[in-house]
Amino acid sequence: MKTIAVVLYHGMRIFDYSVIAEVWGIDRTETGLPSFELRRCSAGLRTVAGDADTLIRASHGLRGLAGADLIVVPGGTRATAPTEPADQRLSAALSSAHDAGIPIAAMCSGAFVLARAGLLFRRRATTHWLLVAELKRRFPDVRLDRQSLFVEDSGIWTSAGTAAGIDLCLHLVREAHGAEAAATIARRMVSTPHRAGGQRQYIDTPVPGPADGGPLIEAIEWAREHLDEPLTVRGLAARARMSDRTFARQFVRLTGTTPLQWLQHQRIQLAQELLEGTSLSVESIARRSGFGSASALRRHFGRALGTTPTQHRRAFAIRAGEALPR
DNA sequence: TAATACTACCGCCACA
DNA sequence: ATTGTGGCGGTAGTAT
Repeated sequence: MKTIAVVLYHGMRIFDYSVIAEVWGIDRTETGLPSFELRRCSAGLRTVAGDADTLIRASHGLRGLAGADLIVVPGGTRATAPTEPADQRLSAALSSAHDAGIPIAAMCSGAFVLARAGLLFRRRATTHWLLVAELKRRFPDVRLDRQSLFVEDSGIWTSAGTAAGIDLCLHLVREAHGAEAAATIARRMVSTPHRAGGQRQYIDTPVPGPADGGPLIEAIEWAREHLDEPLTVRGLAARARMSDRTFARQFVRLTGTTPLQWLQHQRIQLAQELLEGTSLSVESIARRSGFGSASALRRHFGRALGTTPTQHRRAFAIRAGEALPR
């Protein structure tokens, strides 16, 4: 494994990209590690916008995927979004790479990118635990494995969350170059020692909750699918069969935010997807994303993203393969 | 923009 | 003894 191709796409998580860059993008030959070429491949875009206001410069187009020894797909805030035009070329490139026998690994929500390419069809796979329900709904033929940090099937790897993505990358290094190489990188990353994929998530994964989905996770998954309805924290607590107080506490422990903040974030994200992927009016997007009115949407949008819905749409509803503005 | 009425959050505490 | 629960009330935040 010497040439690694990372797939860049709009909305990708910069954290995941950083992990990949940390593992394969740094020359560590002086510590006895093999040298890697890290190709940053995107669908015709020279520069791709990640989350947190970042831009990553591509080094290759999708042709860079061919001939790689490994392809890695980071997760992304909008990995779960409805198909974008640029996707089809990405899907095609990924499946021909797979046909050519190149292993492909997806971190967290990157699994959705693979699923859209048809690569998870009837295969064992996993994804971020919060998105498992959605993956199952959208791609019922995927054979979900809720218990593993990461899963491999026919050369396709998927991982269960942010931390699990790191484990997956290290595992791939370990497979190709041995435990010592993986340990060296892990040490340099100040990461935890290697965790095997088959481990149940709740044994030692710090963030995610029980893999079999407690009532809290069910409530969260339910909320994600009913964002268009008026939701209250109290209502969600009832759904989780807990008192308000306990629900709020567990929620913070599990997600790192409070229920309302999380809810608003989910709604903003949904509105973003709809603005980018559809031509619905702002008013109806507001309703579908659970902001009762366009003005409420605008207010939240402004506060969360510093723009208006219409501006956002103009900036991001990009045509296939066009460079991003600025 | 202001007033209001409502909701969420969180520390505290008693209890299991 | 430690850990989780859930009720209460003040304050901060949200909705219209």
